[in-house]
Amino acid sequence: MKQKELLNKYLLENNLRQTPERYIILKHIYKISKHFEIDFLFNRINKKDKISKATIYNNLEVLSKAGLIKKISFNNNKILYEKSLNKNQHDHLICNACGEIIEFCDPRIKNILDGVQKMTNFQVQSHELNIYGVCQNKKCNK
Amino acid sequence: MKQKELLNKYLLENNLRQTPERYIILKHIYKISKHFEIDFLFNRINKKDKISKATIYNNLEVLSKAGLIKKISFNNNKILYEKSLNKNQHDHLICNACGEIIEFCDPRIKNILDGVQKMTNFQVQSHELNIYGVCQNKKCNK
DNA sequence: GTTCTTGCAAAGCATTTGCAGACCT
DNA sequence: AGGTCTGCAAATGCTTTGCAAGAAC
Repeated sequence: MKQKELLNKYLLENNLRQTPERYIILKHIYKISKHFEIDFLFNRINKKDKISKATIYNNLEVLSKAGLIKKISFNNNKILYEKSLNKNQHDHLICNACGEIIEFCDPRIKNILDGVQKMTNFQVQSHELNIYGVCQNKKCNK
Repeated sequence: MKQKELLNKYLLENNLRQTPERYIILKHIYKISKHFEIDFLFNRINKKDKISKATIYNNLEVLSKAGLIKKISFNNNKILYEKSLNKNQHDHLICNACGEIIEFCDPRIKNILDGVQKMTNFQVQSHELNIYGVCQNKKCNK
């Protein structure tokens, strides 16, 4: 369980405490295969364990800083999270018809990021590329 | 004033009314050179004219559908708008230190969009690419 | 023992909604 | 005249905050 070790390391280095809640939240997140909303995570956790929303909000912040999860924001005001460990760099296609979110990889995005850094002296740390359109689902192509 | 004609056209085609508020809002937006928050627009408008926030919210939606403005959403939960007429296709660099938002163009993004469409049968309609990092400002590079 | 964390309830903030009156067409 | 739009205030929904009790160190 590499993510647990990483959380441990981050907590130690930052003088944060190893509370059971933090590990429970991390465990649940790493069981979810896709992007998730906070409410979805909250409900999942509270089927078995009991953790308040305030604590979940607090710790999503911690996990985010630790590099264990990533926040994704979309034009429709939805905010999602996803685990970020052992994930390939990827971006998202969002279907305007059905709302489906599809991951995709394109190595050329790397070239653009490198180009930006060279041309503008802007030190790139992260990025998000969201592509909106209509997916290949039949329902969406009427 | 091309934007006014376009709004006119859109309103007629969609059986929406040509209220003074709609033209006032549009006029103010097209005086703003950068991205803006709703509150900024609200305050600007209400120095001279009087338009309620509800009406502004309603009509940002209308203008957005008419293709006259574009909504941009960032990881920090901020939502900005910008006028979209006569603007080159561009994306955004966001400085994590000072919050500055810089526009940039890279023609290669087009290749990625085309590639997505060919590879996945996803019909691309729009996109947003946000690059986060540290800008070249001295204050941000201590 | 000290400090951080949790959890509850309350507060905050941006956006949406309901509705009466006003205004386009 | 008839339906739409505006503006106010209230409602909503998501997130943050304050604080007392509990837990980690």
